[in-house]
Amino acid sequence: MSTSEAILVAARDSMQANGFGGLNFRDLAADVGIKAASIYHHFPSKADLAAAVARRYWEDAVARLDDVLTTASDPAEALHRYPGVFRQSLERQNRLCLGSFMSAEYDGLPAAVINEVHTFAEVNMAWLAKRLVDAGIVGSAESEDRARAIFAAVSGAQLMARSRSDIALFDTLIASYREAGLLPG
Amino acid sequence: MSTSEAILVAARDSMQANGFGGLNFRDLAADVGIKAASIYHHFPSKADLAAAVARRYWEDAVARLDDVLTTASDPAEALHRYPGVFRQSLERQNRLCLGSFMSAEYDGLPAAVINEVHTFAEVNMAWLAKRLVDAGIVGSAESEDRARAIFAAVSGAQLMARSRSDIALFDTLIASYREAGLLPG
DNA sequence: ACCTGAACACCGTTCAAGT
DNA sequence: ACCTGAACACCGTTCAAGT
Repeated sequence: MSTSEAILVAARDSMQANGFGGLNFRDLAADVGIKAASIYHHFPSKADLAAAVARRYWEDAVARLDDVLTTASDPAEALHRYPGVFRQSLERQNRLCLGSFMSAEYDGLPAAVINEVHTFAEVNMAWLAKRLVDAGIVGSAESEDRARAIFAAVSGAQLMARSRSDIALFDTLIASYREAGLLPG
Repeated sequence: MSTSEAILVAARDSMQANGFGGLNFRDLAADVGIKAASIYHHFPSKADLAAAVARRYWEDAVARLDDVLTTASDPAEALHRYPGVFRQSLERQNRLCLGSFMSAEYDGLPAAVINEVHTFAEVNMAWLAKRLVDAGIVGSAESEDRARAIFAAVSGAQLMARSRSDIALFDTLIASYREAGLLPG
């Protein structure tokens, strides 16, 4: 793995735990095995690094959601597995979705970073909307609204589970969403 | 207003916009009209100040929810007005719920602060559970699960609306929760 | 009791200097 | 091309000194 790749991965992990503000160049450099000043040879600023991390994050999300779709037997099963993507972040040392952390940090974020965060949300909602229609859960007229609602609610469930360091709470919340009718049974 | 009070208010406003990590003692002091070192006369550390802010935050939430209950004509109307409490944060310069920001910042927060954040969540969920039972939406056996789900989902809606600086999106999300059956019509 | 300037070790960032 | 030490202005925090 190249040094640039190693920086991207280590920065993503740190930002899912500590946010953009909490990302520390000296610690990040130590993780990668270089000095803080050397990071600037690969990324011109913290803002550029964060934007690159956020872009890679939604690119990976696209691949991950593609994988869920192709390995599921039908759209309903793909939908059912959607919350599992958020669960996996919690499984990795209780990390938060990068999009959620950066949404919280909205005020202090460079515009380029916010753009990538928006793309991440759009990628998720477009995938959900298609699955909702294909599975016959809602008509195409309502699919966007419902997709948005599911994305926001699952993000909220992950945030709450993180605050208690309790993956079982995440599962309980998803089950409640299903019982209440927000997610298909 | 005493200097301690002014510090608490200014610190809360900053933390709802920038988080615990983003709270800056020199700027905070300037807001209040003193120097950074003087803050330590009122609060022994940043952790203590944050814990005091978080405690005050849930105490205010109790008062706010009490007010919603007593001014509502019945439990169903009180429930219907619940998302409005989160909406008001967005109305104040797109600020996030302090509990949500601190949930994101979980890894870097002092334990005393996390305790107050948990109390904030419990206060909200207990209020919701009682209103859900009183309004006859769910039985007391399911009221806790549903209250948790509503709290998490409304938090997620606020987070997403903040990331777009779009209060209308918050309203759309709440409407979708109602249509889907998570929130009573 | 309340406030302050100066100092500390730490941050992101720059830059001249190295290989 | 890639890395580094030293420096900069900034952070939370301390403390001796002021009123």
